[in-house]
Amino acid sequence: MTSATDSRAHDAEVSAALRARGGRVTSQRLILHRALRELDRHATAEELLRVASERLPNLSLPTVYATLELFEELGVVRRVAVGSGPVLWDPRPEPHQHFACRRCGRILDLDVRVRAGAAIEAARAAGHAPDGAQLLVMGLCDACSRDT
Amino acid sequence: MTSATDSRAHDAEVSAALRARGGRVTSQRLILHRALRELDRHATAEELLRVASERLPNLSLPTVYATLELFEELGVVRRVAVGSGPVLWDPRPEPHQHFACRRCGRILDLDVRVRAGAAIEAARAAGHAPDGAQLLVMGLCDACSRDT
DNA sequence: GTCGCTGCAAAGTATTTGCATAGCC
DNA sequence: GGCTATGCAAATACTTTGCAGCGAC
Repeated sequence: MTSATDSRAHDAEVSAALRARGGRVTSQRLILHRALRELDRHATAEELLRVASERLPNLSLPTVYATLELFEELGVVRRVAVGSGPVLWDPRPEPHQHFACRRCGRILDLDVRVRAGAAIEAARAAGHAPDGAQLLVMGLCDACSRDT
Repeated sequence: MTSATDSRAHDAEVSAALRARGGRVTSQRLILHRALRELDRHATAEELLRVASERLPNLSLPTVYATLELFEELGVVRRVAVGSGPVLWDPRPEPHQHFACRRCGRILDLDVRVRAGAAIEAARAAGHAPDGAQLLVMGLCDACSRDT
């Protein structure tokens, strides 16, 4: 559960991160950040617009996209692309991976850590500067595999 | 290098897979399969259309999409989604992972195996029927990290 | 001959861009 | 006050759908 105290503490956190980047602290950004934290699950840009619009009615989709990209850079959200349907934005801070159902398209969390060290090391050895990794497991979900 | 003999052998392979699925063996499918194998790297649907069109001028984009999806089901290609830009289709049969540059958007191969067993096991434990997994490492590529 | 596959055109969805204004620092 | 961020509208990029005709089996 997210309390008002938590919100304020997290506001301060993002604000600091934004300023450190030379960015500005706007109500759009703070409200999107809260919406993301309170949802606590991957959401599309449209979903976030809907939720955040309740608090800031004129919020626009381009702003949502721009803000999400900024947050990604700040490490506040992770972009999760599946290949069918829109990109998802995941605010969960704990390391976890995703499962994508090939039939119904649902994306589900897998609460498991994966040793991606070898892959990150390989990237570094190839001269790149990796800053994150994510695993996507695919197949049929619980429900879809039952009514094949 | 791909010889004419290889092509014929691989044609037979896909043909068998297609028939086993109850699908038909069409020139579009065979030519797309060859184009994929000969490229031997991830390509977009448009790129494949361009390459394959040289041999089959009336080939259409909807057919390319449909065929790639079919091939994915047959295990001939892997869908690689990055979240910016179009989906890539990867024909490389050897297990490998990908690196995506956040700045220039390039997707590069990492020739490394990852132990995804734990994640696949977690998916199965949650009741799903996983059939594959892929790791995406992100960051700045070789070139982009140099001219920051 | 049947039924799945294809091509064409069109629609649909997701995301980005251009530009004038608002508002943080 | 300067310069970034926003909102609006429009454009673009990618992918899917509908349907009539062709061709594999």
